[in-house]
Amino acid sequence: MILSIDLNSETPIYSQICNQIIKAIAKGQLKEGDELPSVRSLASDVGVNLHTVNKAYNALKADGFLIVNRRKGVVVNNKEAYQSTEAYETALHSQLEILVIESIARGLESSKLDEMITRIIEETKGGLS
Amino acid sequence: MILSIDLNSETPIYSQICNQIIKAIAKGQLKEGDELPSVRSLASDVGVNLHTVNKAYNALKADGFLIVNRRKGVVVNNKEAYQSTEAYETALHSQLEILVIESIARGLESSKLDEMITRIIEETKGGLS
Amino acid sequence: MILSIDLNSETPIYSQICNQIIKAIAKGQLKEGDELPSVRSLASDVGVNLHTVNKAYNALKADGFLIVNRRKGVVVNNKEAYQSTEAYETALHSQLEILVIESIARGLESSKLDEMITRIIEETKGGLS
Amino acid sequence: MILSIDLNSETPIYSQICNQIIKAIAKGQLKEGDELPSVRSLASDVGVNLHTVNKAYNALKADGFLIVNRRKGVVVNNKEAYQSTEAYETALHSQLEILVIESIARGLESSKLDEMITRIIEETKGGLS
DNA sequence: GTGGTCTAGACCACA
DNA sequence: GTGGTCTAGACCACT
Repeated sequence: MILSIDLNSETPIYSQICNQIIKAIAKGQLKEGDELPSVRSLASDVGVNLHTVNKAYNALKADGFLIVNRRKGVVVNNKEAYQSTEAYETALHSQLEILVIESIARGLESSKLDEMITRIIEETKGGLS
Repeated sequence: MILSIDLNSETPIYSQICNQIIKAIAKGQLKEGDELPSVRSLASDVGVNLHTVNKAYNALKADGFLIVNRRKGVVVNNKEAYQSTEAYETALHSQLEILVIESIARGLESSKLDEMITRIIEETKGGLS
Repeated sequence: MILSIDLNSETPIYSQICNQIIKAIAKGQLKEGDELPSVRSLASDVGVNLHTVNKAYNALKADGFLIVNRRKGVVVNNKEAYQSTEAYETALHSQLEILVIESIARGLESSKLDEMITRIIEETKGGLS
Repeated sequence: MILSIDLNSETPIYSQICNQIIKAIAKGQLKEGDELPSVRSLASDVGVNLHTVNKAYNALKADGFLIVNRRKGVVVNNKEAYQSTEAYETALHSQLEILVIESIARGLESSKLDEMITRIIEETKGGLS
């Protein structure tokens, strides 16, 4: 479980941790029941405070991605728990809207946008990156 | 120039203002040389602080969307000024990546994602909304 | 907004804060759009750290009871946001089950249990306490 | 004596063990003088640590449900030992209060609450589950 | 002023 | 050892 964190990014560290764990789940590198490193060990690995890792884990628990197993510690939840819901899709839509509309305003060809997304999907599902 | 601001959104007000102005540009409702309302009038129209509108205008100037015209005040810049650049596309890519990867992790069919984006493009270019 | 907190209780302080705010909502003392004290002022009023209050507010936000308004600070959300859901009712059921079953084991008459609940409802809805 | 433990629950394992033993007593499956499995055998049956079972048994002894018999080991106590007391009812009341008040705040009809409790009582006393 | 984030150090319940 | 809670002090973005 190696995470690359950019301490100078505008994106909060805890969000970066969330995103990378979600990425690992999307790629299938983390599957149901897989154990995650303890908050303490991940915090020392990444070089941040344990509370920052804790916040990330809590956010992922709230989203259904993770769950605390009393024996194994923090583990990946079953898929049903974080399956796409209508509420999620609404939120996704409004976030996509902002990005897509700006790309249109800046004259980006929609083919290039499609290509971008296709590549992201391939790199994730294909496990190329 | 009617802007709808959601004070309950987690998106900062100044960002919401930016996004809506960019949306108007994307839709062709605002074109090169078009004047924007003064900071004061827009602030009172929308019901927010002067500083907030100011911050939005400054961000849009930094992005090349707006420019100060000595006579007309703040106007929409020429298209070349905010044309898609490599730096922009890199930033767009990394933001899209986060959204797309989470959608994959949550098991959203990529067809649904495509459909979502296509609809956003249509609604923006077609001016249906 | 006066909260009575028992620092020696087993119930975490942040939970006590949550419960009392929920109680105020149930009693109608707090209604949609009503502003809550800032984390800092409530923390100093109650005599706890501001992070403890923050955690309570965050939990209530996650549950839909509260929402951050960029002008008014933390306010009570609209009722729809925290309306009873199936997931909530399932959780409520399993918590009730534990309490009720123990009361049966201890030979408490079910009439006494009913009476207890009826009184709680009256005291809450009637605003007697 | 079959106990089902959910390691993913937020309820501590030892509490889950307590609750299930209390449930068995409530249902009449365990009566005064009935022997409970030894700490060792129960621990290996359920697949948890000795200390965990020990903690559960100790908690139940403190509550009067169990008692150590020199010959038979841990047995169910006589009913009087764990009969409902005023202290218990006060504790029960405050726990019920939290649940009931939240259900009111979330707009759950009190009829539904009654129904829920009635069903729990029937399932326990009727021995249907 | 607000809430959001991060760090640091501490104690406790649980297993 | 784990995660959960609390405290304390700091900086930042937003309004």
